[in-house]
Amino acid sequence: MFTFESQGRCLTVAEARDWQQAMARQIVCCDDVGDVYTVAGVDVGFEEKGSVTRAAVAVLDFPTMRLVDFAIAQLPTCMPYIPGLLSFREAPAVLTALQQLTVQPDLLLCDGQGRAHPRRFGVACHVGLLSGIPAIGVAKQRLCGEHDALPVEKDSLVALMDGQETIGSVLRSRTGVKPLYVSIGHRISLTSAVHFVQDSLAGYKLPEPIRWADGLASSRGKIVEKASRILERSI
DNA sequence: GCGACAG
DNA sequence: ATCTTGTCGC
Repeated sequence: MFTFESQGRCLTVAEARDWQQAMARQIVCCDDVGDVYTVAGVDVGFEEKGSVTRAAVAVLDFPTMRLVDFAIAQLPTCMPYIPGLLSFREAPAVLTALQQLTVQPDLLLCDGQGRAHPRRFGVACHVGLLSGIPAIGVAKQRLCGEHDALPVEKDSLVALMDGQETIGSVLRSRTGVKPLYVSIGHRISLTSAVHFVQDSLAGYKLPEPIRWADGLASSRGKIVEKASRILERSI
């Protein structure tokens, strides 16, 4: 029986799944967003052969998509990747990074599923509920659900279904590239979620906030330096 | 039993 | 996710 540390307590995989099912009932799936002046991208990377979890949050002005703040948190990795339990592995570092921010984001775009999850509680729901901030899940790959064929043109959109239930939207953010799997995280409707994702695109497959978070989470190159220079310039 | 399986 | 250079195409 595999167990892991979460919120100062040891959980078994079965207990973690039960917790997700219970927490999913607290997710607000209608719009409770207010005016959005800042949107943050959230992503996680791993260092030291996976022993260190590195979360990055990049806050951008909306809708100009200018970087206005960012934070990086490195914590020891608490558990391996288990499909469906990704958030237990990533949320601690993400929540830590969120607390380090100077500029509080009005909306979160999380790299991963939100409601499009077997128990309707992907990482975007987990982070959104525990932080209290409206959140959207933006995944590059499907975890569950089925959908009709999607036209190759940009802005094509089809529903992601699990039986008769709509759990998300499949959006072609760029012509000819693999689509994005958009689903609600917390305090937002699916329709608004898709609109915010589209309004955060800047010609690339991924929304700008997530592109920034991706770079900052993977610690590659001189992205942190570049981000730092942009921030001091805007002071 | 077999196939699927976010990051 | 991560290990990694060049390369084909819009």
